[in-house]
Amino acid sequence: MAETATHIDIPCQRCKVRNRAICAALDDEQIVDLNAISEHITLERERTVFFESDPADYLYNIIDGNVRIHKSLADGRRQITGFLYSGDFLGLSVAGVYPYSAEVITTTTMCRFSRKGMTKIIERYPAFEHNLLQLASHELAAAQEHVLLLGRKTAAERLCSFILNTAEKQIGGISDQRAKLPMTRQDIADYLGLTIETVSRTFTRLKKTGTIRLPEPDTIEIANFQQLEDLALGEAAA
Amino acid sequence: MAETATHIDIPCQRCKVRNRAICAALDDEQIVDLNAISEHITLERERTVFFESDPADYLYNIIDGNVRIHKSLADGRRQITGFLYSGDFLGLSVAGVYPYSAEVITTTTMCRFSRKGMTKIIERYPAFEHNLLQLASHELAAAQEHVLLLGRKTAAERLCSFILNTAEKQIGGISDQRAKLPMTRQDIADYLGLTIETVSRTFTRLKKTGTIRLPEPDTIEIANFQQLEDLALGEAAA
DNA sequence: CGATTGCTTGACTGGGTTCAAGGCCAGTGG
DNA sequence: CCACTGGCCTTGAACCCAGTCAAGCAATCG
Repeated sequence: MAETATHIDIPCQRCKVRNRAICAALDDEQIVDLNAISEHITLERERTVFFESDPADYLYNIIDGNVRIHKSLADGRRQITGFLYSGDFLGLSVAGVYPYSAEVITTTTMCRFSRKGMTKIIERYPAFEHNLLQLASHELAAAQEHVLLLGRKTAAERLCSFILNTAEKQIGGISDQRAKLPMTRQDIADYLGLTIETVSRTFTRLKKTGTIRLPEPDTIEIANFQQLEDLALGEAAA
Repeated sequence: MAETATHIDIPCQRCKVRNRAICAALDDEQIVDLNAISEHITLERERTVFFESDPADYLYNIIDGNVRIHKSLADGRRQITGFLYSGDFLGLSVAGVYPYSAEVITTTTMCRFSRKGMTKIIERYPAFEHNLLQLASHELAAAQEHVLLLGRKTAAERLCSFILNTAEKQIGGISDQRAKLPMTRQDIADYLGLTIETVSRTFTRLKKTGTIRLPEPDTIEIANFQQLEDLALGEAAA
């Protein structure tokens, strides 16, 4: 077999998130170019990927692990705007800087692209930018859903929405009625605009009403999917 | 003078938002193509532009007027996710449908492009998609700022942030220390995740502390910019 | 095995909501 | 010209959901 470019070992081609990440926009030949500007990095738990208002020199794809992104007020109040899982993309910027901080929750391996290199890739393969737009639109819709949650849902509705979203994002989807919570109660509280105590109490109430089970603090089992969904959508019987 | 394409009357070329809207991505020659797929529409106050989950057949640019976008829960609770002003863009979709509803607040004239036509423009001028991505990133950052506001700010901080943002978006910017409020108190409440009564009471309190003036219910004057900004950023003296 | 960290639970508080009037103003019609 | 109406905003009083303050518990770690 001739030793053409596509037969040389290209790490990207056997990447475990190859088909779920933005790289899916490129075929095996095109991805050689992407491979050339990418590198893997691994960060330990609680390490910062970047800070809000840092120059946005890199884009990231999460290969394995979990990342949280947040914004803060001067006095320390924190609002987590998202939790990212393997396959997720990170690093959209505005005016050349990141609009939020990012930290890894568990030890996380990411694929990192330089923005400069990315610009060249985009010039060559417009499909890549098209994918980025799709992705940004999707994130925008998710952020607006988050706005609805924070602006108009009760504590129980917020937590149920969170459980559903988290389960959907896990490998295997929502089908196995089970979700791991890689983040702490404080993280959940800061995502849902609540306090740690309210999160804990609401978990307890959902257990008592038979909506969920919590075999361990970081493992949720959905006991009554219909009830959970009705609550999440604000359609529970008054 | 020869009658080349650029000298024929192209409405887009004399559009008042020509340089502030996404059309700015195209030069005078390229915009001829955009002109071919665009049309103006005018809607009276309180009319719906589109509903959440409608097929996203059109993209819009606001020429003159004001639009609000929102999401709702089954029982009628409403969360406004944004107010749009002239020059603003509207219509990013996910999976072919709009992720929110849009209504005009005041009589509004918009420029409308068909999505199909847009796809062709993008193929010809990749700069257009690049601009859409910039725009989506910008909206995403704004949505995350909104998430911070709803999740972690007090009523007074929310209202101050809103006043600042609104003033900045008005023609002339924040410099004249004055802003028109085209929306009702109910709209403001549904944007800030509060009730109409809390909005009203908070306006009164801000008046009493000399932060703002309200010569008319729909006209705000910034009396103490520093105080307003400190409050908006959550940096006010405890 | 004490110390630390993370989670839960209880008692009390308070900011914002709910419920209820009342005021203001533009539009309408007698 | 003024009474009436309805929409919108403001104000007051009572209430309640989530926050605050304070223990206590369970698992992990040095």
